[in-house]
Amino acid sequence: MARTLDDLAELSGVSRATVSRVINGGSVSPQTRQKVLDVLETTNYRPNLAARNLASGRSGVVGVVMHGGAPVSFWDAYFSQLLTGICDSLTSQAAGMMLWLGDRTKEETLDHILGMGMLDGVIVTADTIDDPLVDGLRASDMPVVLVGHRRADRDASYVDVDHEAAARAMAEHLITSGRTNPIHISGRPDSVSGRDRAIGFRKALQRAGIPAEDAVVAGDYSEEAGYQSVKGLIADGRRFDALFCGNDNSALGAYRALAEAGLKVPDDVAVAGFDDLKFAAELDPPLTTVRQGVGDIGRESARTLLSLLDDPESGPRRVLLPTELVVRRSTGS
Amino acid sequence: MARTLDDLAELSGVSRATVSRVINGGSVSPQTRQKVLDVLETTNYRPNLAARNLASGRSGVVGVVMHGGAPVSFWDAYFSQLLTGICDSLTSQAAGMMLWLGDRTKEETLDHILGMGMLDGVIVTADTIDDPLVDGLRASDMPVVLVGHRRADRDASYVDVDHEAAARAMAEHLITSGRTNPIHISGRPDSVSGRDRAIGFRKALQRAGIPAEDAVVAGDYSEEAGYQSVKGLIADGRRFDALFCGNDNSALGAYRALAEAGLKVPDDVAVAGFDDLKFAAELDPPLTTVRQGVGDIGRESARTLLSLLDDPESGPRRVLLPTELVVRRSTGS
DNA sequence: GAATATGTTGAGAGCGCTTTCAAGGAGGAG
DNA sequence: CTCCTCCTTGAAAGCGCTCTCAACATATTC
Repeated sequence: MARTLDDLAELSGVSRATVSRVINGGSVSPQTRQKVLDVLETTNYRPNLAARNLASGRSGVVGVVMHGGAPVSFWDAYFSQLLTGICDSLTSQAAGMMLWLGDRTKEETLDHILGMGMLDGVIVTADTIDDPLVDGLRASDMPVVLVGHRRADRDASYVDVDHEAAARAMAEHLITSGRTNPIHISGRPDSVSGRDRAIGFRKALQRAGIPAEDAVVAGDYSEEAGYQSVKGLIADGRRFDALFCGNDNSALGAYRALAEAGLKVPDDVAVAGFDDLKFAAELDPPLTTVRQGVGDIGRESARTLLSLLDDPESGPRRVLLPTELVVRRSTGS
Repeated sequence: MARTLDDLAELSGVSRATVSRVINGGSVSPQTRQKVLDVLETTNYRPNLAARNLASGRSGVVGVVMHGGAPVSFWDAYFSQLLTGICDSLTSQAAGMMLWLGDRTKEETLDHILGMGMLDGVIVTADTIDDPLVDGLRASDMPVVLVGHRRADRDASYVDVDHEAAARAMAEHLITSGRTNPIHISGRPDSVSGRDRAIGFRKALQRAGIPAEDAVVAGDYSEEAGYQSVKGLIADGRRFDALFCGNDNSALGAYRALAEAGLKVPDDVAVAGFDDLKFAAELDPPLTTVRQGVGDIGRESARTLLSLLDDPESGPRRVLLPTELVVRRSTGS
C-alpha cells in the first residue's frame, strides 16, 4: 500500500511534484492527470497532514474555544448544538476542528496552545464584555471569529443573534396583545446579550409611548434572579401585567414567584422568556419565548471563518442571525 | 522574536540538537541547560507542532468521535460533560483534541479523516453493539479507547460504567425496601447498557428468590416506551409494586401512565430511573435513580488513552467505573 | 599513565509534503 | 525554417523538528 507521494509517483511513473499537482489541483495535462488518478484510486492514499502543514503553512484545522460553564441545562444544550453546527460546516469543507474548553482565567494556557502554530484560525465564544482570552486571541495574528460579540471589537468578525431585534419583537408582541405595563428582568449586564435585549425592549416601549425608565430590573439569567426580581417588584407595590425575562431560566423563577403571590399566568401577568429551552414548552402554561438557532450560529461561524481564511484581505465579517418568536400560552390573553 | 529551534540555538550558543534536548528532557549538562532555559524564557518560543509531528511521528493530538444524536436532554448533557471531562485530562497533559461528530453511517468519511495521519489515538463512543465506525477504527492500527463497550471486542480498551452492578444495586434497593414484584422496563436491547442493566436486574431478583422470567419488558429508553410499557402492563392485568426504568426518560413516561391509571408513586408503585438527569430531582415525587459520573468517564477515557499511547505493548485497558445510587422519594415506602 | 567507561554535544540525515525554478516540448507568428 | 511563447514536467530546496551517530571531554579503574 502506497503511503507517500513518492510511492505514488513511482507507481504512476511521474514525479512527486506532478502527483502533488494532481492532488492539489495544479495544472497537469489530462492524460497525466488520469494516469495519476487511476493509481490514486487503487491505492487509497492519504496525505500526511503534518507534512502538508509544515510545507504549506496551513493545516486545515481550526480551533474552537468555549468557556467552560457549569453544566446547567442552557450550557449543555448550547454547547452541544453549537459544536454540532460548527462541525457540520467544517466537515463539509473537509476541515478539522480542535477543541479547547477554556477557563476564562487561564488566558496563559490557551494563548499557548493556540500559539502552537498549527491552527489556521479559531472560533471563540465571546459573550462577556471583558474576556482576557478573547483579547489575547484578537491581539495575535490568528484569524478569529467571535460567536457573540462585543461592541468594543470594531474590527472583529463575529456571528451573533440579533438580540436587540428579538427583544423588540417580543416587547411588541406583549404590547400588541394588550399589555400596558411590561417589565423586563434583564440578563447579565456584563454580557452583550443581556444589554442588547434590554435595549431592544426599551426601544419598543418608547416607540409605543410607554415610559421605559423603570421598566427594566437587573437580573443575571439565573432562576433565582427571576424569582427575587419578581418578589421585589411585588414587595415594592409595582404594577405590571407582563414580564419579559432575560431567558427561560429566569422565567422559571418568575413563574414560581407569581404562583406564590397568587398571580395567574397569563391572566394577571403575561410571562415571556428567551432561548426556548426544552422545558419551556412543558411548563404550565407553556412559555412564550425566543428561539435562537444555536446550530445555525455554529454553522455560520464556521462558514465565516473559512471564508475569512480564504480571503483575509476583505475585512471583517459581521453576521447577525434572525431569531424566531415562539408564542405560547404564557402570553395569551 | 525567535521562531525556530535554530534561532534559539544561535541565541544560546549551542546546537539545535541541544536546544531540542532541553525542551524535550534529554540529557544536558546543568549549565548548558540553564543557558538555554534563560534564552527560552526571554523569547517565548513555541515549537511548531506540525514539524514536531512530522519528525517524531506523534502529534500530541487525539481524536474524539461521538455519534451525533438528536439534541435531546440526555444527549446534550452527556455530550457536554463527557467532552469537558476528556478535555480536563488532556489539557493537564498538554495534549490536544480534535473532534468529530460522527454520523454512524458515514464510516467512510470518518475513516478517512482519522486516517489523515496526525492523530496519536482516538476515543470513540460505542454503546451500540453494531457500529461500522467502531469496527473500522478498531481494524486500523490506531490506538482506540471505547467509551462504553461491546462484549464482542475482546481485546479493546474501554471505559464504561458498571451497568450490571448498578442495576443490581437498584433492584436490591427496591427489594429491601419491601417491594416484591419489581418490573424492569429495559433500555434499547441493541445497547450494552440496556442489556447489562437488564442482566443485573435479573440477577438481583434471582438472588432474592423472586422469579425473573417475566420481570423485564422491552423498552428503548424513550419516554414513550416508558409510557406504553406501563400501559401495557396494566392492560395485561400484571401485578407490580415497583418499576425500574431503563433511564430517567422512560421513568417520565411511567409517571404519566401511572398517574393516568390512578396509581400513586411511591405508595402503590415505586419508580426508579437511571442517569440522574436534571429533571429527576424536580419531579413529583423526586425520582430515585442512578448517577453516572459522565465527567469522570471522560476524564478516565482520556487518561486511559494516554497511558495506552505511553505503553502500547501492555495490552488493552478495561475500566469499569462505579455508579451512585441516588435514593429519592419515588421509592420511599 | 594507559585503558576503559560515562556523559555531553554537534553534525546531519531524514519525516512527507509544497513550491520554485529551469528544462524541455509543442505550437504560433514572422 | 527560425524565434518566441506557453504549457507541462522534474529536480531540488526547503518547512522546523527529532534522533542517531560519532566526536570529544571527563571520570574511573587497574
